[in-house]
Amino acid sequence: MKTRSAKKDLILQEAAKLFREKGFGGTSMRDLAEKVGIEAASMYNHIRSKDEILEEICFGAGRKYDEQLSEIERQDINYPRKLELMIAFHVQMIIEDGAAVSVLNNDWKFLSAEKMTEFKTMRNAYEKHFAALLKQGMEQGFFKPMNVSIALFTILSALRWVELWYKPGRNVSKEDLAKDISALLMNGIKA
Amino acid sequence: MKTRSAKKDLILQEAAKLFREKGFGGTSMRDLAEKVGIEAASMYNHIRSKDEILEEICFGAGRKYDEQLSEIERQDINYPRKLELMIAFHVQMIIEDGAAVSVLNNDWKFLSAEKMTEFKTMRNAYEKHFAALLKQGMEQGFFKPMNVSIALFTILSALRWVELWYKPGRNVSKEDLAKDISALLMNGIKA
DNA sequence: TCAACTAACTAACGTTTGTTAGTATTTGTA
DNA sequence: TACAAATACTAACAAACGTTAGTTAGTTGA
Repeated sequence: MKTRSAKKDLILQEAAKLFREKGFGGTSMRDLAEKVGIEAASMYNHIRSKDEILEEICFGAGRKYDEQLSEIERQDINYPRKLELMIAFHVQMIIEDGAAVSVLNNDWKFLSAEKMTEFKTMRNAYEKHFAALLKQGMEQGFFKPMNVSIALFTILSALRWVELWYKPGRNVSKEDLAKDISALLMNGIKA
Repeated sequence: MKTRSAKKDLILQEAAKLFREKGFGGTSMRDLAEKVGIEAASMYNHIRSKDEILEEICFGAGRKYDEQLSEIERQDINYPRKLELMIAFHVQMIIEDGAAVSVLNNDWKFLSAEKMTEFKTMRNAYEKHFAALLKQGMEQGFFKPMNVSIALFTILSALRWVELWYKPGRNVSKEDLAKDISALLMNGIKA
């Protein structure tokens, strides 16, 4: 299996942008082809189907999250630091590849039945690992004891809206953004 | 203007459920008609268009948020308490009318150009009022001084994923859910 | 009792959809 | 330079889309 062609990468990239903007169902192959600069039919020299585009975007981005979580799990640092790194990574993903993250978050439900099962398995595994990180942090006294699921989803969802909110050109650097979100989640808002 | 017919309410309710499940573009009028129990064409005796359905769901739910925020602004209680009430209200909305909340959050981008402008205006006003609540809480020393926008969106987004995650029948009551989310956002996770 | 209204139906419309077939053109290599 | 492969094109497909037209049965009010 050779390296993926540049044209296919372009198709996936433009597709992610359009899916974010208009949704998977709201984006036609002709819309997409126009952005890519070729005819709709010509895209089928590079991709198998519209479904395949969605799959590659979802699983491509998903894999990046998995890899980073594994990497951080492996490191010999304390749990608050691990959580900070994960938060910073989520922010970075959104800033560097926000369109793909948006598709991952919003359009996975249009995956075919079997791919959707596969996707959910991947996502469940990710959440389980992330939850374990919180749980161990609690057990070692770094975090307050609380419902792990609620803590997990409160954190993940707080990170999610960065994608809806962040616009390049706002007067907030990604470092400040990650720092303030970390601060609020770690220390709360109460003075 | 008389009261809205029961059939129209049924259409809106079933539409919200389908839009949540398959998206606005992914839901056909024939899908919807089947859930309602009549033919697609018959629905046009009750609604003007598919777009109108989306509008009524988005603005209907939006109005509820506006009203509750105004109500809480009016009350003579301190800012941490106001924030707690808003958090509890968001949780309640999701539990009581999760489908409409999902449409409000995810499908507003399929509104017609003019309705979308109107929607954004409504949403901006809501966010501005909510932000003012946080800002005043900071100025009075109840909350830590921090970037108000980031605090606002961290909180709103943390609440948003409740809709994606909450399933009736999980062993978490809506009171516990609101309490734990409040606790994490107000006091942080760090021990 | 009859006219008006409501709400359902069937049939069909013009578009748009994802995709395929068949063909031309460009590109890389011997 | 010539052959082969990759990649583009045009044309068309069947299916699904939102919506309209025309009609029919049942209900309501005068």
